[in-house]
Amino acid sequence: METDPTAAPPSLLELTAYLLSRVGKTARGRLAERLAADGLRLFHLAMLAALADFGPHTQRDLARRLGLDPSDLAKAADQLAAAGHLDRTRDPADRRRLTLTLTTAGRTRLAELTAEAEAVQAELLAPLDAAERVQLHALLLRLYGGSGNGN
Amino acid sequence: METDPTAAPPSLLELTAYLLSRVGKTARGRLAERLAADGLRLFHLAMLAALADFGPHTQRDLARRLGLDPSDLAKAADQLAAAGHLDRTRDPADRRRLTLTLTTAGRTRLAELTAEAEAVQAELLAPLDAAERVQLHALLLRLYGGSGNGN
DNA sequence: AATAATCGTGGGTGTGGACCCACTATAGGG
DNA sequence: CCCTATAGTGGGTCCACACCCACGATTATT
Repeated sequence: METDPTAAPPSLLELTAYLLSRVGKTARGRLAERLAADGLRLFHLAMLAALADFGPHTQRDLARRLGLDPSDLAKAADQLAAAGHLDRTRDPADRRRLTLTLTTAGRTRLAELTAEAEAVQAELLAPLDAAERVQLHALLLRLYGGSGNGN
Repeated sequence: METDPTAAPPSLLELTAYLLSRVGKTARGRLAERLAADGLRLFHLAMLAALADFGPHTQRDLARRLGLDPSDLAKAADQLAAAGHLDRTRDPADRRRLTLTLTTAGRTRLAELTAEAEAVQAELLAPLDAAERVQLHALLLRLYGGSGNGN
């Protein structure tokens, strides 16, 4: 095993930043892979979650909250609306605005997706026991809050 | 602050997998950004590190170790060789093979890049104290080893 | 020798992400 | 009213990343 030809350079593994980027990438990959089976992407999940947590948004507001381009969000909203996960209603007070509202179906779907995400997470965090998972989560939350949370 | 229109959905932040992907992404981004200033990418750093840690490799071996496509690695080796960071010598025993060897200049460069990476890391980990950083590093290392390390 | 396998390499492809511009419809200020 | 600003949207661009194929050079096999 000293001569494992696929071992990564130890000097890189000493860099926490490298590990973060590496582990984060596989996490992202596994999540995306799972969602792709349903024809969805990560931001679809994020949109549903945001609507569930904060209630209806105009497209612009939702784009701002999630740090997405309004144009891209519009396309994603298209798909979610087509799938019946959300309603798009023209705001009568300002007819330029479209208000996105989660449907009951969307709420159900969100629950399913969250369950799938948790399944993926269980695989990823398999090497850790319950206490360590809590620890990791807390540390990551601090890092998330510490920089660029608004994006 | 209850009504911060840019706050992320709490239900997502409860998912460690999501946090991992999010934090990992900014880590990757910051590292890449820093390296880009030198006209390099993450895998350039990985190549230099691997050569420093394990000594000379043929291109094929290095590609296997880093999980890169041989063709892509060849292109990257081009640039590193052009910059004088490594030597490409034809193996006299098997003239198909090119052996990549770190030059002294390459070793120096690697030290510089590592220092830059550590600077980035210091920013990223700013919210954590020394003990927490050690903790985080250990947890990530377990996760890294736990799945897909060979990639 | 002749044939098969291997290394490096050039030149692709496909995908995803982030971004951006022009345009319509609508609203609001003077 | 006219002019400016804003919401949404369609249609792009650009870049990174991963992958893959074909080919020349070389080596191994028989």
